[in-house]
Amino acid sequence: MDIIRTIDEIDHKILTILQEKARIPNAEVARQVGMAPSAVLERIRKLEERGIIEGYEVRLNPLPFKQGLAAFVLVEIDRSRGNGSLEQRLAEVSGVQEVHQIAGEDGYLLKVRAADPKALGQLLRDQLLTIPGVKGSRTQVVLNTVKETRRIELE
Amino acid sequence: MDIIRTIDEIDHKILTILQEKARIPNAEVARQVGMAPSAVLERIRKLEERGIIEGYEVRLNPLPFKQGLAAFVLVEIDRSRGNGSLEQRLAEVSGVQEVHQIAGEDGYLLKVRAADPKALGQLLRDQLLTIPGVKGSRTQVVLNTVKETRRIELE
DNA sequence: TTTGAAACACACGGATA
DNA sequence: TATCCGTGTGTTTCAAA
Repeated sequence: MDIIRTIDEIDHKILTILQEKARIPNAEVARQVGMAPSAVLERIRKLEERGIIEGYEVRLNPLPFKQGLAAFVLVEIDRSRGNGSLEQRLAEVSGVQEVHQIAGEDGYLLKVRAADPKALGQLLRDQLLTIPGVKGSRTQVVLNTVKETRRIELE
Repeated sequence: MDIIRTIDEIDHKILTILQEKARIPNAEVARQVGMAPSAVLERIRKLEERGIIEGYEVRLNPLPFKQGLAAFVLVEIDRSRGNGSLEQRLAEVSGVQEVHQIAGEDGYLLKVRAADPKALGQLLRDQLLTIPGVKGSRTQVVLNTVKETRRIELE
């Protein structure tokens, strides 16, 4: 299944508009690209089918939900053991937003959210370090987030 | 301006639905929470006004756009110099999706996307390390992303 | 691409508490 | 004062022509 195929200029334009503001009405997109709404709708559908558009997300302020503290946690694992469902277990820990396997270390880099340092500490101690196969961790706490987007440059 | 105030059970339900699939029609949300569409619309508006909903994003597959490689870059900065616009300049580098000031090091943690290791190397050498005030960097390349979401648990 | 019917968005007003 | 609902008007969706 080749996802790539041709992303032509019009698709490009549509995606640029959607990256700007995902909840814009289809007719408005059509106006901006100078096409009929139905044609644009069909293109968006196909972009979804082809896996180029993976979904639409609401961006919530983490503060009201007591998730204001972010941290990056490097989890060192014990390769000698059968890893098995380790990745899955890391991903399931509450507050874990991202799990990346990284090069150069036997481990994973996690992006985690918690209420405050104390809650983060508990999370690490009680939920992460208790997972079989986890040897240890190193945590970098975020003091301030300057930029946080998932926007990509459409080359 | 207190953002928090009361997030009641219905708000909670609405946000859960929107986190699942942000592009669902308002009328459908109304059906699921068992309220009139106009009332639901008003609630969503207020959640936006209160800054609880920050926006809506499309999630794109980075591969078709040659941004398949992700990396986390720890940028060490020289505190002795006037920092000035350093944060801004880091945020503006192409491929940089996130910029976090972190505790325990004089530096920033960046999430970066590039086409491949070569492109990442060029980015670091030509765009990041040339910024005044940047002393050095340590890069962790992502081999595989197990989980990547910005969803938060609504307590 | 156009078109038309059904579904939807959204502002307004009234009811409720 | 705040939140609810119903209605009316204009818009959007979506599939068939």
